Parts: sequence; C-alpha cells; structure tokens
Amino acid sequence: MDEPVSEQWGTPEGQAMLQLLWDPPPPPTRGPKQRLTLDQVVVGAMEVATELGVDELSMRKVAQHLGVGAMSLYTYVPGKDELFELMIDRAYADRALPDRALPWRAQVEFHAHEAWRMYQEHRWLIRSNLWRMPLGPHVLDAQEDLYRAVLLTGLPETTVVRVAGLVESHVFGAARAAVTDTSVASRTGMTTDDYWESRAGFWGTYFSTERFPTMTRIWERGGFDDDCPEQAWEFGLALLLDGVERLVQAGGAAARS
Amino acid sequence: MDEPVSEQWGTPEGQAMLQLLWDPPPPPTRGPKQRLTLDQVVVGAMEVATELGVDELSMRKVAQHLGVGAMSLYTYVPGKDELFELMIDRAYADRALPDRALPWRAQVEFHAHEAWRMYQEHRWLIRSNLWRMPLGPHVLDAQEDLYRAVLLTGLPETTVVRVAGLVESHVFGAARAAVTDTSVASRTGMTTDDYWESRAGFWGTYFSTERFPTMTRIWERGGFDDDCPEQAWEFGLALLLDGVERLVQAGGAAARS
DNA sequence: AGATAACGCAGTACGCCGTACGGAATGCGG
DNA sequence: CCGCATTCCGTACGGCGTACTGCGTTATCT
Repeated sequence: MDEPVSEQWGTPEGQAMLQLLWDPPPPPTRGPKQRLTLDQVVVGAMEVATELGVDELSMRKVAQHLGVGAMSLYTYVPGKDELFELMIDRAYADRALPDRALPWRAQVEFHAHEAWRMYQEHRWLIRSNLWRMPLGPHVLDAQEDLYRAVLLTGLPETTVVRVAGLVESHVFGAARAAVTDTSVASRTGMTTDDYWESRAGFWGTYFSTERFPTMTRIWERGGFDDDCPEQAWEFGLALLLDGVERLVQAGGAAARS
Repeated sequence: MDEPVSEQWGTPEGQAMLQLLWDPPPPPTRGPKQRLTLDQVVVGAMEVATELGVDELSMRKVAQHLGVGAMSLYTYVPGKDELFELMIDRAYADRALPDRALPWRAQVEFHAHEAWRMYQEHRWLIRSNLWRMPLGPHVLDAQEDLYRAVLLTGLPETTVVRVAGLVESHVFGAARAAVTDTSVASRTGMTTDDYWESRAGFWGTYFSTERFPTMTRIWERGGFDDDCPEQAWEFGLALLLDGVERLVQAGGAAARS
C-alpha cells in the first residue's frame, strides 16, 4: 500500500490500471471459466474493509471471504494498490447526481450530502491514506458534475476549481471527525459520556486549567457538547456557500472584465 | 499501525502513553546508561519518515538510522503506534503562536500559516492515516491558542469550536493537495508539464469531452493551471474568514440573547 | 476426435513487517 | 564487592504482499 494511487500513468502498469478502471477486459475464451468476476472481487474487498476495517484488509482475507485461494486474486487484479483504487472508484459509483433544474447552491449541497453519505457508508474511505483520487470513471463523473454545478455560479474557472476543492475538503474533514466518534463509540461499545468518563484520568492528571484556560471555558459552557455532527458540518457548508454567494454577487460586474 | 491513536485512555496502555507524552520518566539509576534519549528516538523516526516516506517507516529502519538494534527501541517506546503519536506531538512543538495584540483574524491566519508550514515540513503528517490528534501537550497548546484566537470574535462557544475545526480542515485539505503535487513532481523527477504529458495516454484513450464537458471547458480556459498552491489555499481561507466576519457582525446583537 | 496452446487456480516460498522472549552485558545501591 | 535492576539485541513467530511454478481445464486448430 505504498502508493495507493499509481503515479505513472504512462508506464505499462499505469495503462493496465486505467484499462481495469475504464474498460475491464472480457474473460478470455481459452482456459477454464473464471470462478469470480472483477466486480465480485472489488465488492468482496469492500465488504472486508467495512467489516474488519481498512487496516485489517489483506489479500488473504479478501480471498478467504470470497472462497478462493489468496493468489487467485492476482488473476483479476495486478496487486493490492490497484484493487484499492478499484474500491474507491466503486464507492463513487453509488453517488446520485443533483437535479439540474435546482439553483446552483442546492446542487452543490446535494453533492456535499452525497459525499457525506458515501463516507458514512464506506468508512474505510476516510482511513485510507489516500492522497489523490484515482482517475476512475465514477470518480470523474462525480467531479465533473460538481464542477458543472459550481460553474453555474458564473464565477471564473480558477475560482470554480478552488470552490469545488473547498467543498470536498470540508466534507472530508467533517466526515473524518464524525466517523472517528461513532467508530470509537461502536467499537468500544461505550456511549460518548462513557468515553469521556474513561479519559477522566487524563483530565485529572495532566490537563491544567491554567495552561488551557480557553478549552476549560469552552468545556464549562458546553461548547464541546456538539449535539449532532450533522448540524456541525452543515453549519460549515452553509458558511462556506454564503461566502461563495457573496463572491457571486460581488463579482457580477467584475467577472465581466 | 491499526490504531494510530489509542482509543482507551483508561487502560494501562493509555496511561503509559499519556505519561510518555506529558511526563517522560527519567532514566532509572540502575542498569547501564541509555545510549539514546526518547527525544532522539522520536526525532530519528521523524527523519526517517521525511526521508523515506511514511509508508517506509519501520522500527527496523529507525533503529538502523539511530545505530541501535531494532528491539532496543522498545526500551524507549511501547510500540510503533505510540512512537507515531510522539512524532505527531513533536511536530506540533515547533509551531509558533500569534501575537495576541493582533486582531482575531490575523491571529487565526497566523495559525493557519503555521499549520501549513508544519504540513510542508513534515509531509508524513498528511499521509498518516491519522484520525484523531493525540492528547499531547504540544497538540493541545496549538489547539488552545487557536480556540483562544477564535474566541476573540465573541461568537458563542459552539460556533468557536466549529470555526476552529473548519480552519483546521481546510488547511489539512489544501496541504494534502499541495503535498501530493510536489511529492509526485520531486519523486519522479519530472516537471508538472512532464507529468501531464505522461498522462496523455489517459486523456487520449479514455477521457471523453462529451462525457466531461465541464472539465474540458475548465481545462481549455486554464482553470486547472493553478499558478501557486499558496494562492489557492489562501483564497479558501479568506473566503472562510469572510464568512466568520459576517457572522460576527450579524451576531453582534443576536449574541446577547 | 485428438492434440495443443492459453489460461485459471493455488501451494510454496521470499523478504519484509511488528514485536514477544530470553540471555548477555552493564553499572548503581546495599 | 555482590546482587540485581535495567539496557541492549539476537532469535523467532505470525502475518503481510506477491513472484514463481505446477497442475488441471477448456476453446481452438488440424
């Protein structure tokens, strides 16, 4: 898992990966029939990842989950990194696209919600030390449509790209925080209160109210008791899109230059 | 590296981790002198991570880098996860804090710039599949001061927490994108142009201008030729803080309620 | 129909990884 | 000076990704 995303599309490996993403070759005529399909392998890997966590994802476990030998997977996929790229693209495949009749803001919000839902459903996406999306068809479909929606603002192209990145970044960050909380809660089987309770040792032993007066104050006033993570991230999205809206209004004249 | 951040602070391991972060025990009097210090181990690990990349970070390599046996590291550190938490906290140690005489916006911008600088200097921070900051002293110092700066706005505590998270998220996302680009460029030894050149096979073979009209349009108008990543992320930060400023102005009366 | 070539499948093995264990060397407290 | 706590490290175990190889299967060719 050194390079979850191939860096060299020009190389033969890169070409193979692209072909796998865009144009999976039909099973050859000669030889025994394949016992699995590429899709089954990818979906099986996603199931293992959701069930066991991305850290426990291994070729051997995926193979076992699918009822084949470990090395048989390499008939379908060049390696683990490539399988992971296929998993990511597959996760994007389920994303719905907004109604194009809606105003741009509603469309962007729809995209953000879909991304949020995707991260919730496939928590391993968050934990993946992924640093560049694979150039897969479904990933690009989502990107394309987000750009299309943002472009409806009429903002200059450079700004559109930046705004789209901003939205993606925000959803990712919020999802990371939320998934963390729920994951900790579910894995340890403790409520959020219990969780903080278990940290009591820290607060008592090392946390100094003199060294951290602001945090203490925020804590005392309940600033950390965030009711619902949904509200928190939608607040951020709203703030962000308000800014974009202002940009649109302000640039209405300037954009012409 | 299953759980980069211990989930159970109540457990003995959690306590040991906290003690390591906050109150590293002095070397015992009995027995042979330690050949290293905890700090040397942590810094050595950071050097290995920056040099070889976080994926290549291993206990054996850190030990070799420090000129000791692999298992000797376990005298200083309970395990790799704990070492990694110490690395993170150590990275935060170098962050400067803003001048408190400055207006809140300048202070928050200073924080964002320091975070950006930190991510640039320690690129492994980006690639770490880190999902919760360790409760280390330096991490908390930075958090505390950011909260303090945001609290100067006079916004309600819940909003302060959200805004701080928004800023952190944005810098992280922008740093991730920037580090990706420069890292690809430096590792493969190709310029950005060469990089895109090498992908020509993709654009020619699979990219369809009919399927991706918006991306094509943005590309043609140079929307993706982002001159400088610094400008891009500062644009986002400005947009974000503009929103906060509006919130402050609007809430000037409402905050009293 | 039989031979052949292409191909799927899986067992074994290699070199990594994190780290548990135990023994040798070391230097302070009694 | 002795005893023992402690450091250091060689060995080893289980798990990982995957290269290689041999075997069995099956569509095509003669």
